[in-house]
Amino acid sequence: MTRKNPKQTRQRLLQTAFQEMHAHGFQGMRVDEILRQSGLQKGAFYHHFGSKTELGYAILEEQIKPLIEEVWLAPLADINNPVQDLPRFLDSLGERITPAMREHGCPLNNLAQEMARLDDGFQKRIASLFTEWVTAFQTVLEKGQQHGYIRKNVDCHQVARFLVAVLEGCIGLFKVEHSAEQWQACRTQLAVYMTSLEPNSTQ
Amino acid sequence: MTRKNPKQTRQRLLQTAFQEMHAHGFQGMRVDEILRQSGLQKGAFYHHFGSKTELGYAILEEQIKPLIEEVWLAPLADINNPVQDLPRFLDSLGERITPAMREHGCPLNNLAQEMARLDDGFQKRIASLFTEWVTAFQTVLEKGQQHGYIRKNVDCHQVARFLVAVLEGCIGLFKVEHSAEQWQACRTQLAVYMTSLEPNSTQ
DNA sequence: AAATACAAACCAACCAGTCTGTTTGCAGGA
DNA sequence: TCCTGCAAACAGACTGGTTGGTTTGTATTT
Repeated sequence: MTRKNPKQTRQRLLQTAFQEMHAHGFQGMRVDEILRQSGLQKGAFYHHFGSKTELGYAILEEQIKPLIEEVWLAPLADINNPVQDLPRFLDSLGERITPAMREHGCPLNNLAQEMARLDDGFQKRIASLFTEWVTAFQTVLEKGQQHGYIRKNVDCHQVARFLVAVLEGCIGLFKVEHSAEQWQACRTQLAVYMTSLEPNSTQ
Repeated sequence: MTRKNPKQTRQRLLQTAFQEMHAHGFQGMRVDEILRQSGLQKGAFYHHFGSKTELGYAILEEQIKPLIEEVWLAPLADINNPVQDLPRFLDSLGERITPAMREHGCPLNNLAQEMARLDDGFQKRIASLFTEWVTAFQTVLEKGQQHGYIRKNVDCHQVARFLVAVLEGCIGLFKVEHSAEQWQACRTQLAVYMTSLEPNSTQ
């Protein structure tokens, strides 16, 4: 007999929904399809989530946010020399990336571009997540600056914002055209940019 | 008496649909809403377009493509020194930008991120448009290289790909957080990157 | 016993697309 | 120039499937 396990049920719904949203976008994601894939019924769904929109918020907070923290924030905290290690980190990321991410790109940016201007609840949560990400970059850059890897006159907050934009842009273009050439261009030119932040660079 | 004017009718449908798609995405765009706004009926719509998807293709080819050519490709062709003029062009673009673009970002990238992996017809048309854009950048960069504004060992095709990615990334982040700070960060750091391509730069 | 955690039938609104009929534009003949 | 036939250009009612959400009932847990 299958025992009732609310936490597991909720988690199953969340994970299935995350995959569906990642693939089809929030508007393209269908509640019925989530139920079909997870083998559950409407009763289970609307017991755990008030609406499709609230499910979206939950995906953002309980699936995407931990993912960002695991894939980006945690590794960033271990970096000493951003100029050298950031491009290198991109390489390792390109190798470790899951098929779903290769195929559908960054789930945060996808949701951001689709829903940020349509729903204020999404907007605030997304902006908050991006801020976390920018801050993580800023911290690494400032640490690198203190160690002399980066010029003193570099605005680390500005560079951090730029880096997040660049990464999302690169992932986005790679999603359109799955060519190694596209990823290589972004990886190499990002290294070029990072080098230009070094003290011995002419600025 | 309102005379029949098929070309004007089609154009009206296309323009209204473009605005709706820009605001709500392709999946969020409603045929009924387009008809309501344009004051037309189903008969008119399905006389001019075979389906919603074909309308999407038409928007891409007859609205977005000319827009890209007008806003990006044409001005790029007039640039002599990319290192100086590209950041400057971004400034003027930030001033001349329409409210709709401010609000909803780049219509090409929006459509790309939403539909490229869901529909092959979109995928091919979008990839083709991005290629045009990359090529335009590449041409400018190579011209600048011949005039000595850019180092000889710079891979212009790679830089062009990177620039398109960066721009889409910057526009995308600005769409999420409408702050002057965000746009300034992208504009300034792009100038930093461009400078690093100059001959006197240490690479 | 009471609250929680579901199953499953049900519903109303929505939405892309169809169908039928009507009006308009226009080419060609008298 | 005027009439006529016909195709193009619509209007508008209709449809069938979809979709988010509700409701009622039941099993499980505490």
